[in-house]
Amino acid sequence: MDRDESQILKRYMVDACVKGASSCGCCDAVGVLRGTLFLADEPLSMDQLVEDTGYSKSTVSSNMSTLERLGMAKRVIIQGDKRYHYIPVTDPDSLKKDMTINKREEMQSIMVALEKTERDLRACENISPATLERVERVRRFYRRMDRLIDLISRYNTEELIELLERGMI
Amino acid sequence: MDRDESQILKRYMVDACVKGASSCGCCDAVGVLRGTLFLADEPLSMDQLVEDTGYSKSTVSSNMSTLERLGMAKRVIIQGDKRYHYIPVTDPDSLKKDMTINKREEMQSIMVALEKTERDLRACENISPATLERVERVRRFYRRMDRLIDLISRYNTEELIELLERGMI
DNA sequence: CGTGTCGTTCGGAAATTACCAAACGTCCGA
DNA sequence: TCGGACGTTTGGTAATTTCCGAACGACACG
Repeated sequence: MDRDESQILKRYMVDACVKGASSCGCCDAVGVLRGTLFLADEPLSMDQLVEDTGYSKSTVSSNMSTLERLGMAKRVIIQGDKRYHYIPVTDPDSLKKDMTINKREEMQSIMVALEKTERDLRACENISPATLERVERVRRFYRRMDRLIDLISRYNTEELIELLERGMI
Repeated sequence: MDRDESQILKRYMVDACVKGASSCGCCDAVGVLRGTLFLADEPLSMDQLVEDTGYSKSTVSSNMSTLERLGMAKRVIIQGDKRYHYIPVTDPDSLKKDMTINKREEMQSIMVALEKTERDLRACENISPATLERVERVRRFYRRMDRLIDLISRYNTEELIELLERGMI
C-alpha cells in the first residue's frame, strides 16, 4: 500500500474520529491522531505521527497524552528502540468502558448538584413546590440512570444484548 | 425566595449544567441557560432569561435554539402573552432519549467510516492483514454496540434496571 | 563526563469561537 | 396601513483555543 492510497483511505476514519473527538470536547488533532494510529500497520513513534499528520512535535506530544488519558491509545516498548510507540486501543471491553465512563462522570456531577439543590431548596423559606417537585423528579431519574449505567458496566456487550433480546420477546 | 437566595441556590445546578454542556461541545451559555431554566418557578420569557443570566438577547436567542434542538428545553404558549416562554424538559423518557441519541449518532458515523475503510482495504493490493483484522474487529464491536443501544432505547429505565438486576443473580 | 536523541514544557502568534449591539423581518392591534 | 413589541440575523470585537518553534530536562551511550 503506497502513501497516496493510504492517505485517501485514511480520510474516512480520520473524519469520523475528528467528529467523535469534537463531540467529547477535544480538538481536531486528537481525532486526526486517533484515526491515523488506527489505520497504521504497526506501532507509530512520535516522529512518524508528526510526519503522517503534519502537526508539530509539541502538538502531537500533548494530544497523544490526552488520547492516552482517555484510554484510546497506549504506549508500547519496541525492543531495541528507545522511542515511545503508540498503538490504538481496540479491545471491546476497553472501548465499552470508555463509552460509559464519561457519561457516568457527567451524570454524577449533575446528580450531586441536584442533591445539593434539593437540600437547599428545602431549607429555603418561600420555596416553590413546583420547582422542588421538579428537582426531586429529575434527581430520582438521574439516580436510576446512574444505577442503570452501573449495571451496564458489569456485563460485557454480548451478555447485555442477549439479556435484552430475551426480554423483548 | 428572594433574588439573592435564588442566585446562590442556582450555582450548583448552573455549574453542573455548564460542565455537561461543555462535555457535549456546547458553550457555557447553553449550560447557564439550562440551569437557570431548570430552577425557575415558571416558564421564562427571553427577557427574563436575559435578565437572569446577564447574556445579551442575541446570545440567549441563539443558545436557546440549540437547547431546543438538543431536546433540553421546550417553548410553551402562555395565554394572553405573545412572547415565547421556555420550560426545561424533565420527563424521564425524553431525558433518557437525549442521553442515548448523541452517543448513537457518533457511533454510527464511526461505523460507517469503518465499513468504508474495510471495503477500501480489501480492494487494496498490499493490505496489511493486521490492519484489516483490526478494522474488522472494531467494526464488529461498533455494530454490536449499536445494536445494544438500539435495544436499550426500546425499554424504559425501570424495565432495564429490573432486567439487568435479575440477570446479575 | 560530554554528546546526541527523545519527549515535554513554555511563550507567543494565528485561528477560531463566543458574545454583544444594532439592524432587520414579522406579526398583531389600532 | 402604521406603529410597536418580539425574536432572529449579521458584522465586528474580545476572549479563548490551537498550534508551532525554541528552550529545556532526562536518559543512554561512547
